[in-house]
Amino acid sequence: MESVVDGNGGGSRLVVMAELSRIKELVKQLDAHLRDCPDLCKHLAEQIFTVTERSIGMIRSGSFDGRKRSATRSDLDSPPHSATPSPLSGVSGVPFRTNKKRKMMAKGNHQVRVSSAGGGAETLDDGYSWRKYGQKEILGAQHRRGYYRCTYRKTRGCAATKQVQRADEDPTLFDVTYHGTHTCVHKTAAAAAAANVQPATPNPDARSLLQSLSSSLTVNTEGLTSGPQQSTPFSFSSPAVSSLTPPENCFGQGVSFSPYRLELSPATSDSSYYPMNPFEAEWSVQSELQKLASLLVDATSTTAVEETPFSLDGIEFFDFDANFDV
DNA sequence: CACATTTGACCGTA
DNA sequence: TACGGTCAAATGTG
Repeated sequence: MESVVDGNGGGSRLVVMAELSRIKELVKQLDAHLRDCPDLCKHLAEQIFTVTERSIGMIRSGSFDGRKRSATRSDLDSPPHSATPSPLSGVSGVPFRTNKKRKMMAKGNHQVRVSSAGGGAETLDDGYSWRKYGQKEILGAQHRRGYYRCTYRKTRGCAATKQVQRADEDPTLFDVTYHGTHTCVHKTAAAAAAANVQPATPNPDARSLLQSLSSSLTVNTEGLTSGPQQSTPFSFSSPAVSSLTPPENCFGQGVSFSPYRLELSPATSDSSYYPMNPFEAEWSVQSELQKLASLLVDATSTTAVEETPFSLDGIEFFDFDANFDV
């Protein structure tokens, strides 16, 4: 399955730790400059994004903790149905197995299993606007796979796509594979910035986010040093960040947020099922950092404080496609 | 009219 | 060459 096999787990661990330390350092810098230099903050936030992606790429490559994170049969044969508490719909961070033969997951694409009570996959809302461009019968699968791309592909050049396929074993579940990054989101923010809105005012909430992240990183960097662990080799104490309600709508019009609920903290959902597998750990890291970075980028480039508080749940929590070669 | 979906054809890859 | 992914014309919807 995963083609990347690496006998260099220890070295990679060090590299990941170094990367995380760098993220932490960047966060500190960002915090320090938050008040007086929005441009620098934006730049730093982007750096955090980049470094985060790199780190995640290393983890994803399987070299990080020596465990092969193979989404093997066991992951699929007993999908965590019980771990989808949301009455509307739910997202499980547990990877599913597709009957992919080709390059699936080759570049850090991300899969989630979504449960949808009632509605069809087409009605699921993950916070983005998708346009269907095809569907296919898939060999060995009972249901057709739908192909979607971002609505803003043309207008904003957003390359994000996803594939949605109803699970064989449970028609209320959908396996969703995301490819690529939603560039439309940040372009919107950038556009807002370019549209000359006032210079950013200090944002106490962003500040507390930074501090939360910084402390989380401290904890987890320490966790990394203690070698391959059975449990949580790499987990965030999510409450710090995920419980925060961002002060403003970071995304421009055209992006709606969503009934999806990402189960960031496995411990609160079904920890007996998956104590903490590398996938979930990595998603925690990624989603937390990406949320933060998104907030920061926008907080430093927009200022109009909207009343609409948006839900963190809708922010991209899946992998980016890019730059996993380290 | 603008935009979304459907659907068969086409194409690249393994 | 089969399969999975994408294209694009036809069709649907508001």
